[in-house]
Amino acid sequence: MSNDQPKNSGPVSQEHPYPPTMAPYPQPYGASYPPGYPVYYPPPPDANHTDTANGAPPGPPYMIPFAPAPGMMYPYASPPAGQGYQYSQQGGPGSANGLRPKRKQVKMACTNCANACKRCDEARPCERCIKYGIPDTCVDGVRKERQKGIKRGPYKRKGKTSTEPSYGEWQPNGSSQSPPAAPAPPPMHTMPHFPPPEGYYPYFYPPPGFMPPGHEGQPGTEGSPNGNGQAPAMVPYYPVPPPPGYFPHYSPNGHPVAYPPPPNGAPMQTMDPGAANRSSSQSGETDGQEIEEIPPPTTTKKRARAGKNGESKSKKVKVAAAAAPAPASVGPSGGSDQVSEPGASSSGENDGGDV
DNA sequence: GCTATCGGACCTTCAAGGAC
DNA sequence: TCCTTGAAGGTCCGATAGCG
Repeated sequence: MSNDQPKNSGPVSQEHPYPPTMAPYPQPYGASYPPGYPVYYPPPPDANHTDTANGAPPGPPYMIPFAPAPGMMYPYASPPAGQGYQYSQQGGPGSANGLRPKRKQVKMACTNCANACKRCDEARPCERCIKYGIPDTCVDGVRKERQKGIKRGPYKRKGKTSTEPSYGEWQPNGSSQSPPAAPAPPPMHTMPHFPPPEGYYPYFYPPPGFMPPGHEGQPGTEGSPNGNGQAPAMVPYYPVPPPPGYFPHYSPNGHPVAYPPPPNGAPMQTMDPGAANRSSSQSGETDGQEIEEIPPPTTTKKRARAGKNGESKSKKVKVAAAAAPAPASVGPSGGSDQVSEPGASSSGENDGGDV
């Protein structure tokens, strides 16, 4: 909880002007940054991101030499140290086209964290156990051995032809004047490790050739964004839902367009999933740049909660915890009831029933 | 407001199956 | 033998309830 990564998931507020105010597309393509390269900014002075009223980055930005998908922004602010996010290569509900940040896990959570379903870390005792004063019970669980001999059906081998979008072929305006294409990025799982300095904020510029919408949401006018005279694909600056504490900004037509706060303190518009959808569809499918639809608030998600004693917990059985019951029996009596101890909670009563 | 609880999405690991 | 697939088993996000 409190020792989880800082919660900045509150409602987007205007009092958090970070990332710093800056032009979304400060220079013509190729002038000062390579296409599709993220620029990382140092973190704001405080965790609440409230101290950058002047909009000045706290430190010099730097660039990372890899090529994300055009227009892609690193969606999370300041991942916890050593717990950074990568982009998920696998889809799934809520992750569109691999743009969702990939959760980073420790190889083995301690038994306390595992039972509390909380983030652990590599250190022993882990940070959470230290916080709760039970470092002595912070031990690795025993990983269950995978079953062998399970027969599996015939595999449906996927086609060898790569279906990944080729960024190198991306031609924003279809003209020969197209900027040099960014090198095609390696597959996500082979993406070179590029940890920015801890807490740095990545900032992705829109893809080369992208034209920010002009007035009334119409395409910009500088240059000819689309050689065939068609309106350019309105690739929003925000292909992914803005991370908590970040600021989506919208053009008059509701498209998310840039970071800088609305002028004159104009009210921040709320996220409009439909807008993203419309943006995507009207642009005629921007070739692998589908806009992730912002999921509706999952307020309807209800859980049948167990009683205080958790007697109806149907949660997965913590067999690993059962294999290491020792710390459980020692811990809670120490007065540390804050941590759901193995044996005191779900796992305990499940121990017998499972096997 | 803070913290514990826990459902379920997400992630890692690795055995089985298939290609070469 | 190596690569790919797919699922088991694990982590932990985030919603929610309870408590002070």
